[in-house]
Formats: sequence, structure tokens, C-alpha cells
Amino acid sequence: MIKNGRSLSKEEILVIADSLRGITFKEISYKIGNKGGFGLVIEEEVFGINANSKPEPDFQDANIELKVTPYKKNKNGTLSAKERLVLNIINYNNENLHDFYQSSFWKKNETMLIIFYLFEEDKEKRDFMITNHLLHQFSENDLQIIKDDWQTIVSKIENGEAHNISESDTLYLGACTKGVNSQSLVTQPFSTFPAKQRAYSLKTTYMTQLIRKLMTKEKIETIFKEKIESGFENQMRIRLRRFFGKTQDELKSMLNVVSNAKNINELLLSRMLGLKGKVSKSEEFLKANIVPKTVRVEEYGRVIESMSFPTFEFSQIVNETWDDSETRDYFERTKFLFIIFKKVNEVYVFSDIKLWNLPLRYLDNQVKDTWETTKKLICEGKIVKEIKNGRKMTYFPDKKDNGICHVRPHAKNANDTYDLPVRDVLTGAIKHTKQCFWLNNTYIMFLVSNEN
DNA sequence: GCATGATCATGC
DNA sequence: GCATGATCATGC
Repeated sequence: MIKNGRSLSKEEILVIADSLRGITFKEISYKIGNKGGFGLVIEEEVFGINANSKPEPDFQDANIELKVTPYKKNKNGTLSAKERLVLNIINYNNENLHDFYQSSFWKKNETMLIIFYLFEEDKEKRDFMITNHLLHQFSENDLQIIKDDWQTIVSKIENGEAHNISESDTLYLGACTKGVNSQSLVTQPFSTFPAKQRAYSLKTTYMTQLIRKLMTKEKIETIFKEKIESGFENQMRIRLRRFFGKTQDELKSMLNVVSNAKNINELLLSRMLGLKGKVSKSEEFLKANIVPKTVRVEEYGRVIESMSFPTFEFSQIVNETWDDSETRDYFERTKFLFIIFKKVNEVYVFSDIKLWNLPLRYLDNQVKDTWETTKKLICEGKIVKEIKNGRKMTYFPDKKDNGICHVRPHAKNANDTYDLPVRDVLTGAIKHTKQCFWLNNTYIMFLVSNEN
């Protein structure tokens, strides 16, 4: 064990990090229990740094912050980060809100030594193995995006909106809850509302790409080979400008796309950006967890169709609470790119793009209410209201219930079902057509209208 | 023209 | 075979 880890040089740190490769946690310390706390043990037992919450990086002299984080092997053989990388706590009252380079994030995390260990479901935690490490500095374009993310976060603090910060507000650098529990509340400087304590974090999807780049040979396409100077969304818009006003057919022939797939617009967008593969598989979209969605706007700005999302399982939802539900997690973590087509002279032309995420205040109000109602109905077996012309009309929350979302079928056909945990009272059925949460067309219409 | 159930087309 | 994104169809 080293006496004073804080003053190690970069070279010394890397030599020690190298020596950890292939070692399990129980070989590092007998103190390792099954609760984890691997970061602390490595700091103390391997590098001789006492636990602290100093604003400086752990290796003060070398300006390197130490991080220990898990990854996992997926069933299909690919690797993924197991969780987001949680960095320092954001002190809303003390954070520098004006200069990124004076922020607590930058001062502590400019350079990180990230030590990766393999999480395995069936193993004791003390048997997890350290396999890789990375001396991490942000690439030029990652840093551009992260600066914008940081600006988004501090703007919310400045506007007295710290209680409404959501991870999907940003692309790579998130602000995730961190406290004794996720309900830990703290004060904020420009509002009397208490806000959840949050820490800067690198999103799970960002970490997954770091891991794949480090450990596999998978080639990923990048949208921006040039420097991102005017912001992610706007820079993309500039690249797409020459395609605005073209019809879908014109785009198909311009870009040599032959397909009638329902996700044709994603394919077109991919080609417009000069990608060989799909834009959803590009480095930037994967890192930021962006899902493309088409929005069709009719005359007078009307949007006819509501927007569908992945289905939920009846038997799963009844075992969840809202705060740890898959639905909440999905919307809190996912960013969407609307690919907007507008009807002009009877044909739809490509008119714009818009990056969007569901605001936390709607997520934890209207969407939560819809989810809670749905859960209650499933628990009571109150699914089918009546059968009318062979169609199963349901009690699920409909569009009138709130201005944001509703529940509707999303299936191959009516016989494409999930099991019900409680028999339906009216029909006695033990399964029902797959459903999902839909965003109301009227809400989408508002989102793509000019007032917003 | 809206509300809501039903279904289509493709790729993995 | 199914998940996903997207749109259709019908009754009121």
C-alpha cells in the first residue's frame, strides 16, 4: 500500500492500474463484503487515498480523478455499461453558473482513470474481476456536446428550475439523482422549491460506447467528422438544409433509397446525413440515447396521429412502483428526434427536425397519473368495458383524461396479447391485446407548432 | 372530424 | 416470431 496516493505521478498511477488487470476484488481486500463499495476500496487499499469529497481530483498532482465502474455481457454477446458513471454532486448554491472551465465538473473530471470490472449476475460480488482501464479525456466533439449539456443544466438552476432537471434534458452529461435515497431534497438558489440532490453523470449509453470502443473492434459510424460549432441540433439542421422542402419520393430518388418500411424516414435521414447505416446506430445517437420519430403535419398545422412507444407487460406493471417503473425510466432517459414532414399542396415535404424529451413536470404528473390508473385497472381486472362490433372497448385512460398521453393497443393485431395477472371481470379473459402509452396528437401538434 | 381499436411493413 | 415505428379503419 502506498502512503500518499494524492501525489502520485501519472506514470506511477498507470503502472498500478496495469497491475490490477485480471484481479478480483477479494484479492485486493479482505474488507470487501458483498455490498460493493469497490470504488472506495480501490482508492484506499490500492492507491492510498482516504475517502473524501474534495473538489479536487483524487490524484491531485496528476489532475486525475479515479473511477471504478461495472460493465456486463449481454445475451447476444455485446458489452454494455451496467450503469451511468456518477461523478461529483452538483451543489446548486455553490456551482459556478457562468464559466464551464470553473465548474466543479471540469475541475474534478477533466481527466479520469476509469477502472472497469465485469459484473456477472451469478457471481458473488467479491469475485468480480477487473479487466480494463482507461485514462479518459473528452474528444473535441464530445467536449462541445458536454459543454452544451452543462449549459442546459446550469440554465435550469439559474431559472429556479433545479427541481425539474431530467437526465434526458441533455445528451452525454446528465444530472442524475444522488443521495441517501432518490428523495433526498436540498435547497436551490433561485427558487423556494426544494430539489432532488443530483450529481453530474455520464449516461449509461455514453459509457456503453466507451466500453465497446475500448474492448471490442466494432466499427461505429460518426455523424460529425467536422467540429460541432453551433450545437448538436442546429449543426444537424445545417447539414440537412438542402433537403428541406423535398417530398418523400424526391428524397428516395435523390438518395437511392428503395424501401416501403415504416421507418423509411429514418432511413432517409440517415442518407441525408451521409451515413451508410442507420442514424440510430451512429456514435452520437447511441451515446445520447436518441430515438428518431416521424411527425406528419397536415394543413393548418394539424397533427392527426398520436405517437406510439414500446408496449408494456400487464404482469410487469402491477409489480412496479412509478418511481422504479420501466415507463418512467424510458422517458427519463430517452431523447427523441422528430423528423417533421409537412403537407404542402397535397404532398408531404421534409420540413424540419426537432430534438425533444418529455419534461419531468409532465412525466411525474400526467404520465404518472395515466400509469397509476392503468396499473389499478389491471390489478382490478377491469379491462374490457364492452364488446362493440367485435372490438374490445376498454377502461384504459383515453385522450380526454389529460392533455399529454393515453393508453391504446399497439400490436400485430387484436390477438397479439400479453397475459393478464388478474382475470378480466367482464370477459373472463386471461390475456389482452398488447398496449402502450401514446403521446396525444394534440400535444405533439403543440410541440411542433411555432409557439414552441 | 374525432376517438379509439386494429393493423401494416420491415428488420433482426 | 416479435419488437418497433407508423398508419389505417370504422362508428359516432
